Amino acid sequence: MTEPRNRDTRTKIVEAARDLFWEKGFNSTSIADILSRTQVHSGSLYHFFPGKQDLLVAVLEWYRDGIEENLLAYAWAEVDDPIERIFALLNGYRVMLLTSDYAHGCPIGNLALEISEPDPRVRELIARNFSNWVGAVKACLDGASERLPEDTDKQALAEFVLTIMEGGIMQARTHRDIGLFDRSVAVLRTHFDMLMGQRQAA
Amino acid sequence: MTEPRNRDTRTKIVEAARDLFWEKGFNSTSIADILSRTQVHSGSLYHFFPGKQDLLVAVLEWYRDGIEENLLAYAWAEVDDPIERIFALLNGYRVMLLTSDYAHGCPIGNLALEISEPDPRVRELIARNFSNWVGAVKACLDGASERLPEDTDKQALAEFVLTIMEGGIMQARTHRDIGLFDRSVAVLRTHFDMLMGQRQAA
Amino acid sequence: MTEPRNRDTRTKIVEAARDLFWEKGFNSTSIADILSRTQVHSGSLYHFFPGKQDLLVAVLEWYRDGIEENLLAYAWAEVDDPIERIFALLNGYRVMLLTSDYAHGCPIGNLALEISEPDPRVRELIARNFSNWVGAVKACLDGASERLPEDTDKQALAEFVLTIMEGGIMQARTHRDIGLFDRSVAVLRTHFDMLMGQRQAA
Amino acid sequence: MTEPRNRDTRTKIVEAARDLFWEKGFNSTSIADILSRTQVHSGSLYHFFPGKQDLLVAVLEWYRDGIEENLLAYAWAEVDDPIERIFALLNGYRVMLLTSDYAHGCPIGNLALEISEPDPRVRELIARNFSNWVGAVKACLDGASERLPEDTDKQALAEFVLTIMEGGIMQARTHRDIGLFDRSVAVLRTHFDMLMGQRQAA
DNA sequence: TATGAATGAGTTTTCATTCAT
DNA sequence: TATGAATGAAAACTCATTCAT
Repeated sequence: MTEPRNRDTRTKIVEAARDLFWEKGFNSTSIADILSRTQVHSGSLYHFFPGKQDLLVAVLEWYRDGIEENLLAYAWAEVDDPIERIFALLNGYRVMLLTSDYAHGCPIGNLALEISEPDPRVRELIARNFSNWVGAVKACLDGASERLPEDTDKQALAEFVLTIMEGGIMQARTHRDIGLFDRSVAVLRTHFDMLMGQRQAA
Repeated sequence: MTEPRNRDTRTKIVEAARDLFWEKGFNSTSIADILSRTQVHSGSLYHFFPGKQDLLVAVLEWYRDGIEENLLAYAWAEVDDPIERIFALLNGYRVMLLTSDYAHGCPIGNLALEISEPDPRVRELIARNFSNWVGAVKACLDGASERLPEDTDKQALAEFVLTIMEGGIMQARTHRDIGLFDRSVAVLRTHFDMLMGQRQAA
Repeated sequence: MTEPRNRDTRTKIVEAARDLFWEKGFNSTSIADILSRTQVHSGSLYHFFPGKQDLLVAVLEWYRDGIEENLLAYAWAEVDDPIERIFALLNGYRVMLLTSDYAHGCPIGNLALEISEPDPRVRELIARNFSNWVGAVKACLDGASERLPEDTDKQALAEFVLTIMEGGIMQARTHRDIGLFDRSVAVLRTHFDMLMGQRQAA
Repeated sequence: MTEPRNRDTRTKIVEAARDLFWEKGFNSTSIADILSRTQVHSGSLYHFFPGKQDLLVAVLEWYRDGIEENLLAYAWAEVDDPIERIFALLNGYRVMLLTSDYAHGCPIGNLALEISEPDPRVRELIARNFSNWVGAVKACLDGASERLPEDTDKQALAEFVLTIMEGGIMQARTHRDIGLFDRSVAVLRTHFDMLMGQRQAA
């Protein structure tokens, strides 16, 4: 990633695009939306980004590069237990749903479903964002190894947690009812309890 | 639902819209796409549907009204065991992912995330489609009551299955790797095994 | 060519495009130019023509289909001698140069040089327009067979006449001096005189 | 012509502009095209040239100033007979058509027809380029005076040769058939033969 | 001179929708 | 109901040019 000299304009554009894609989706966000929010002229935007897709790429890179400081640091600020960190992470999305009145789901998940014929860069960046998220959860599971059955497929379990998050958000937003999210998380909690119970039983 | 006189044209339009929304998404499908696929003229389309949103409504009604014959009957043709029916249903989506080379996910889930400011009819129809799907799974769980712990929240568990399906599809499509779907389903299977093991143990 | 029902709008567009392409060239004519001259809305234009290239195609078809009534009938109204008809045709371009103050050259020739990467339809239509023009001249030469040497390559000679026309116009416009056109035509006249003199001599 | 200090950059720009105008035409060549081909920045280009027109002027000056070394020296390297030099010159364009697969015609002729409202400098420079070319041919004719009829208008005949060249190239490019060029040149050859035959007969 | 960001009018084209027959 | 022309706002993007450092 070359470091642009004038970070201001470029950054302003990426941040506006990030927010608008999140609020309205990629296709429903027009370049004009981004221009009017940033007070930047079209020529300037196209100076930095050859096309709308490239803006999407930049946004996805922003998420990829900032997962630690923008997401995990915040969610885990006051939680140390690795298993609880997983639920703290999920709780972050819960809070977002409630405070945004169900407007804000998972930004990556939205894009994943909206972009039906993604250019490879986009698909790979979405995949990478998912992998990093799963990787963070997997690290928690690794940190709780001794509480889980020895034959636990931790990678699969971490992916499972992302699955719950995405599926739970989708249902909660649709029903405008946090219960849909909460109940899926509750079942996940049960699942962890059962796994950890097995270990104890053994 | 009022029964239109000329079912042919109206039906042709709904089916084309349904397929295009599935393939390309709602926003990326233009009225012109639908017209050219159906060989219907714009005047005719707007005779039946006041606007694009109404077409979406009709498509969602089609899914809602046809869940039994278009989805469940097919998935459950050769499966009787209620728990296996749940996994047979999930397997239907698995097959769809593979045969469409990850182009076709869950049509309702796609729309759920794509429509950011849905008119109420749309949101409610998506919710209703989810509810019906969950209801079908819940009926399976009810049919397997005696194999599950007595205090199982079957509604929550059914919602959880939908969560797995949507989250699993999202990840599998993104990575273009069915493993992402399979592993989440496998963890769900483990979950059921543990639940049923508890019952046996009791 | 299918005959459109509403010839008015389509014809208005083609005629405006034809005139503008002639006055300003293809690239320098914007769709907006055509719209404002015709008082037609962009949607209507694109209803008839998928793109700007297709408008060019229509304009070239107009020239191709109308060579007889729009060009030859006019130039040959009062001339019967086949050799004189050739010079009458050339004189038509001479008059056009003078009355338009060198703004209007050969519309086909202009396009031939301007379109550097033509789509095949365009190139073939330009070629066809040239061929038809050459064919008309060749018919004159055929009508004057007995005055020309027997071994005259009449096709080549007809092409030569087009060559003179295009090259003469180019120079006259550049110098804004009809002398450049006249002198090339005069040499052509000499050439015909020599050819016909040979015949007489024989 | 003031001699710029940094010939490299200025020259690079002119050469790129010259080539691009030749390949794509003036209007179809964007400043961005020139910048990306030269790896020069817009500020630098506008340092040397106030605007795009001025670049065109510089290109036309390049042609004007280099006709001897870039065109004539090359075409006449191995030809001494003045009449043959004329046909050698024409043959140079023939080779260019063939080796470029009809992409490259006469650079001046293209510009002559493309620029519909030229600023006076441009028109005069194109005219001057034509005059110089004609002057070179006229010099050949002067050198062959004794083989031509005494009353031959050599200026007109030289202009005629340019006419043939431009008209022949236009047709050959349009038809993508060198025959169209060759046949016009062949007729010109006949013309010269007849002229020279007259002299001999006298 | 070089760099490259900024400008903003302009480009072609697409869109959902309306309307006349 | 069917046809398909008309509407006009809005889309993504390009352009030649200017300006600040």
